[in-house]
Amino acid sequence: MPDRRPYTRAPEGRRREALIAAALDLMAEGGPASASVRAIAARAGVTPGLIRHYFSSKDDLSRAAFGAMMGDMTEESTAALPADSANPARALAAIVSASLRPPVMDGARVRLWAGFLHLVWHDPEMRAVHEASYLGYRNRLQALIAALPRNSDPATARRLAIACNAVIDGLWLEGATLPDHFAPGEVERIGLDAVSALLGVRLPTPKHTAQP
Amino acid sequence: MPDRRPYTRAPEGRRREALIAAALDLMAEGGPASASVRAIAARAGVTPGLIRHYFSSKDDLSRAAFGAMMGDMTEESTAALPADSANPARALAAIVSASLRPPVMDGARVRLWAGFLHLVWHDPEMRAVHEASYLGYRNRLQALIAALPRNSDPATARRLAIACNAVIDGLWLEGATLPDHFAPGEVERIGLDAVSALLGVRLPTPKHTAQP
DNA sequence: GCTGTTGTTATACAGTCGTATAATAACCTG
DNA sequence: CAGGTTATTATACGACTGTATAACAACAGC
Repeated sequence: MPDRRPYTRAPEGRRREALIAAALDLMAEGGPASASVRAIAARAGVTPGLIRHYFSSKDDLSRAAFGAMMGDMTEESTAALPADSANPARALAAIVSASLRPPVMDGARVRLWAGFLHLVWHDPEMRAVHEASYLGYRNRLQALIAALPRNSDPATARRLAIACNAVIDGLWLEGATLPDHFAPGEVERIGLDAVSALLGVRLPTPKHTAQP
Repeated sequence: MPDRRPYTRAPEGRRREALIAAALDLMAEGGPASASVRAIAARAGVTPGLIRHYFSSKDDLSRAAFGAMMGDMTEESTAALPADSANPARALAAIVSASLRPPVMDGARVRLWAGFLHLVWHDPEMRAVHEASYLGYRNRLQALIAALPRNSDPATARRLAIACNAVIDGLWLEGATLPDHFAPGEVERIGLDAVSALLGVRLPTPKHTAQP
């Protein structure tokens, strides 16, 4: 039987990234059930067997994909941080704003995240990544809150950070899951106002980089 | 081949309920992947073929199960409402409190809910149930907020309801997903304080029915 | 240009999935 | 106690799942 499928070797860990991206794409579109080994390979433009050359099992690929997703999210939600970290109110506003706009606040993202929840629960490694990511975000909030003019002890800063984190998460969830029920920019506006009310500090309105 | 499995006919729609409960149990424990037709039937104590006697397809069963879960949640989060609806602050506090304690705030519940998210997105019927449930909860909050002493126009009441809903949802999510990171009762306390801060009204602390 | 390494394809396997259909027996009605 | 309904069991089917293993070919080093 002639005609074996032609191929070219991928450079570096490019193939790994492609496989991870394909897995995340499929999972975001159709849930965990859609991200079968064969579907992932097809989306990445390779044959199924190759997956097990880069990952010891499908769970291993899932772990890597989850880590990549969490990394993307923390990066995207803090990328717009202003250089001057001396102004905590501005930094807080930037984080809130970035967290409540695309690409972070996005329906496919939320569904992707939700699809991982069970795997995260059962897999200690993914669980550690999840906890670290949550605490990292919350601690960043807490540090900025503690740096605000109104002096607050660590215990209150912690409680306020939890509350701010919660309102951001909740708006992220609802704004992404039910986009038709909010006017454009409304979720972001409500988020900034809510955090302002929780902290008793008026957060400035951050300006976006390119909004046509 | 003798020995056919003995059985008794179930009364009413009891078998339907049992199948739905089995599906929810399995899904809460191991995610959507664990809730196969065969596993559901086994958990409900029947053989797989019976499922298609009560439901036209597995999707149909999933729809019914989702509806049941959402019904349970709205019921549980508003069951503790005090009879005197004349005191909106007390009613708000009761809703917040009930939403941030078991059985509503529970890890298995959140994972169950998350597991449905993809199905909800792709199935119009489930989507309608989801939206109705969300809006029902939010509108209940908005009505209570509008009834507070401080008179507020509908637009602000809407924004405040969205923010309160978000902080409750966020705390529900985090308290259930990462229970080890919160002291007992802490999430509930933070939720009451946060809603109080958002609304500018001091909510009373509801007393629970049996806390040893 | 030849050779060795290994990234990649191909094929096979046992298991599970949702669904369809037919046989059976539990219960209701008379 | 007999007869009819239908809830329930049993079995079969094709498609798909993750994994394992062997054959192959693209590229690097000499």
